[in-house]
Amino acid sequence: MSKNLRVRFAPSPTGALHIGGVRTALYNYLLAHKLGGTFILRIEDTDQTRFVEGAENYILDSLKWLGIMPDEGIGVGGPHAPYRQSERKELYKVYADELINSGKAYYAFDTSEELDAIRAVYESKGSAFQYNALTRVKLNNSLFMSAQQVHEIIASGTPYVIRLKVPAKAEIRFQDSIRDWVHVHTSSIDDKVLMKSDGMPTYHLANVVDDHIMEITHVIRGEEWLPSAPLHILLYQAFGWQPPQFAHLPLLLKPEGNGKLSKRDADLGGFPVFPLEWKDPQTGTVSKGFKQEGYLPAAMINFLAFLGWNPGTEQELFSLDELISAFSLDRINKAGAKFDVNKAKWFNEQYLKLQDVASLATQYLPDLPKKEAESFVHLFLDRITFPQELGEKVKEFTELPTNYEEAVVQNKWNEESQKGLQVLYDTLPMLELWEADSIKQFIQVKLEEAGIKMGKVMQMLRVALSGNGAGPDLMISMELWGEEQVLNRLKNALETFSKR
RNA sequence: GGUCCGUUCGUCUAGGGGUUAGGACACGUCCCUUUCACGGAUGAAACACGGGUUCGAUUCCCGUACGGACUACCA
Repeated sequence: MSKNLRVRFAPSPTGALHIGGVRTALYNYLLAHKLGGTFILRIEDTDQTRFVEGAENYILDSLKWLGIMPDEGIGVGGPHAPYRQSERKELYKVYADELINSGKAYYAFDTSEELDAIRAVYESKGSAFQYNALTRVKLNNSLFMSAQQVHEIIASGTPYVIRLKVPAKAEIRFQDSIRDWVHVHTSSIDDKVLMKSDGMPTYHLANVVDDHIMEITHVIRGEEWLPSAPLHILLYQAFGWQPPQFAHLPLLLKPEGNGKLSKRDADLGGFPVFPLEWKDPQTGTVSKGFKQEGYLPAAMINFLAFLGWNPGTEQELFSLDELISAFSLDRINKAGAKFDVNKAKWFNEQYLKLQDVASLATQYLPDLPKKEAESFVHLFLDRITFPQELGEKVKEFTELPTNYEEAVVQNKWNEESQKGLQVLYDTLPMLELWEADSIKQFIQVKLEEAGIKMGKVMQMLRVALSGNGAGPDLMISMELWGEEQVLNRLKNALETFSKR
């Protein structure tokens, strides 16, 4: 632990940042902050065909919203700039050449079409083609050409790729922080392309080179990278570098059935998979964001942290700082976690209740007088999941009831309740102090004087005033409606019901 | 197909050779509340299967089943 811990989050700017990627970023952030390390953001944009305008900013905005900004890299700069792989293009070429010169890699001239054709043949025979020690001897590459020949082909402008010469018989092993020892035989690893014919490196090369140059000590990434980890180890070995510590995170799975969580599942389940709203610049399709749905950043962080990790105690609510001190790689699970919206909502409700009433009031009920707005927040905070429901609730509350909950009317509308409501309508104007407690007292007294049991009337009063059989505290509601409004509503209800 | 990874309540998970297998979400019931929600209490609910090892296995090992990831000049 003498070396300073350095971790990175390295997304591709191919679209909106998926929630699984957000969790990966979070775990990297947590570990870095826990151990006084550095959290780096690097953009892996080596596939020019998949580049999407705005994706990089989206990633940055998302991390910013969640409060897990990098210490170094995109958006902040640092000693290893640039942090965008497309801007480091020349660098990878140098390292690829190094492998060529040391005989660890070779030029290959097979075209994509040729390889596709070979794959098709293998597939028709029920097997899969591998570009490896067995097949490379028969393919169009530099392995059995003279230096002169190779030079001529390349000089003539023939497109080429550079492939890693994977040893035929070796066992690759590494100790993953989450999965312990993983071993793979090199016979199952392809001679992967390191440099593409467009001069860009593939993920594998760029990733290994950058992680080494940027002195990354821990690679925390999704499980989808586990199968290529042995290849990466091979690359570190080929360069004579010390590999970082790997930690392959369990996948985030769809809520129903099995499989990786996808945008489609989210649409089906009616919840987002992206932190922020995303408009695809190509198709114009707009995808929902957790932020716009009303999820609080702290709730998202807490929820996400618990998808695949737990503190080992029974505490569930953790602030970001608490997560930092509780976090450790060895408490991460191996198995994938299904995404459960209900749990996400629950976390949001917990954090919503912790929010400052005054700021909720100004933010979500900006058109109301401060004091009134705050009263509404108090009234509804326990009954909502997302803050923007506040506006809907208030609107519903303020509007006159258009219909009355039938079941309640059926049951409770009778001579006694009718008389009760009439008494209240007649006497309420005499109440001096229009305030919840005195309203309650007053109603008690007046009904008692009239010989009517409160229980017979209250439910009906609620329906008369709000239209609904259930809702927030009726006395406080009456206070908020105000005397005139209450009387008006009572009058309307009495008229409507007496026609029955 | 091949390689790799995984499997405790419906879901997220704790635990780990001898436990009444614990918690949370969701669900049911009750209490609180003259309603509902919140809150509290409580209930139902799980060690994939088969072999081994062992006095004893859910826990360790091996198989099987099931699931997943990967298998591109994508990341």
